[in-house]
Amino acid sequence: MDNNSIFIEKLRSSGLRPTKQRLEICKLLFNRKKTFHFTINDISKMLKNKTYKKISLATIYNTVHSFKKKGYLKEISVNSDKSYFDTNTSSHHHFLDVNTNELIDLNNEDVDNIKIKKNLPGKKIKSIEVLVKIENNN
Amino acid sequence: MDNNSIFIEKLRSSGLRPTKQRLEICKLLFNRKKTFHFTINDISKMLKNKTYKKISLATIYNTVHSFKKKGYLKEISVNSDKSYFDTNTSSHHHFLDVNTNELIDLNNEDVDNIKIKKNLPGKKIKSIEVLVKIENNN
DNA sequence: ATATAATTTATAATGATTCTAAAGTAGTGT
DNA sequence: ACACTACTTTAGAATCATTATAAATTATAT
Ligand SMILES: [Mn+2]
Ligand SMILES: [Mn+2]
Ligand SMILES: [Zn+2]
Ligand SMILES: [Zn+2]
Repeated sequence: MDNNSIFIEKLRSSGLRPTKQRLEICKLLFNRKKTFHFTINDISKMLKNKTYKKISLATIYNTVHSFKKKGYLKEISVNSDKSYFDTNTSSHHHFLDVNTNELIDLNNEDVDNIKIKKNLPGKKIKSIEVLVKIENNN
Repeated sequence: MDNNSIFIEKLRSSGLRPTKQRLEICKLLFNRKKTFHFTINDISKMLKNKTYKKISLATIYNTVHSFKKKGYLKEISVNSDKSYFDTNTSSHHHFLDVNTNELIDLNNEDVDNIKIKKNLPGKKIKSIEVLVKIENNN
């Protein structure tokens, strides 16, 4: 139930000091059975409830960005007004429910492997992201 | 060379009055051999040069949004700070050059047809968008 | 314990987008 | 041509997510 020392080690090994704030955010993001998708606003609200001492919004932004840089989070492309992040850092695709604005993982076996038959000189492929927009029937 | 009357008819038939501003924007967007991708800021700058009388930024936003609603433009998902629009309204996918922030069309023959093997009850697929991020070699 | 660099924080700044409400214009009918 | 009305444009304000700033705090090494 208490992965605290694991998080401390994880942070240290990334060159990040294990501060109270980062540990709180680690627990919120990574202490779960399933990965999930979130916006900064989402976790800001969650942290307001969970933690007895307020974590500043700037720190949440800073932390999420460092976690992304270290590869512990991915940012998902959904052309929205806000950024979406994903604790599932494996290569995978998404449904976007346009009625609820919810992101849902597509496992790799749910999508055919994608071959791109065009390539541009001097450029290489960095990532391939599929976004399947879904909506309510009728 | 002068598609003005065509644009006037196109606008009228969509229930949009053919104003000077909308016609200028039509000419800029649709009077070309190839389709293209743009941000509001892009065409705002272009219009500053092209037109002798300034078109207000609010009008550019209004017009681009009505054109999108009428189906003359598509909005592309690139998780960015700005929205990208596309005068190519056919179903197609994109390269995103992360070094230049440029969007490049992938023709449908450049990407295998994508089958989604998962479906959610009560939901139907609205669109499938593939974004291939590319970057400079080395 | 001290020194140093990293981190957090409140707050301001930025930038894209949307809103507002007043002024201007296009289409319609006279 | 004139007047009426609804639509459109416009400048500027407001909003909202995000980033920057710079001072206070904290973690770590010595
Ligand atoms: Mn949008
Ligand atoms: Mn981003
Ligand atoms: Zn995911
Ligand atoms: Zn395109």
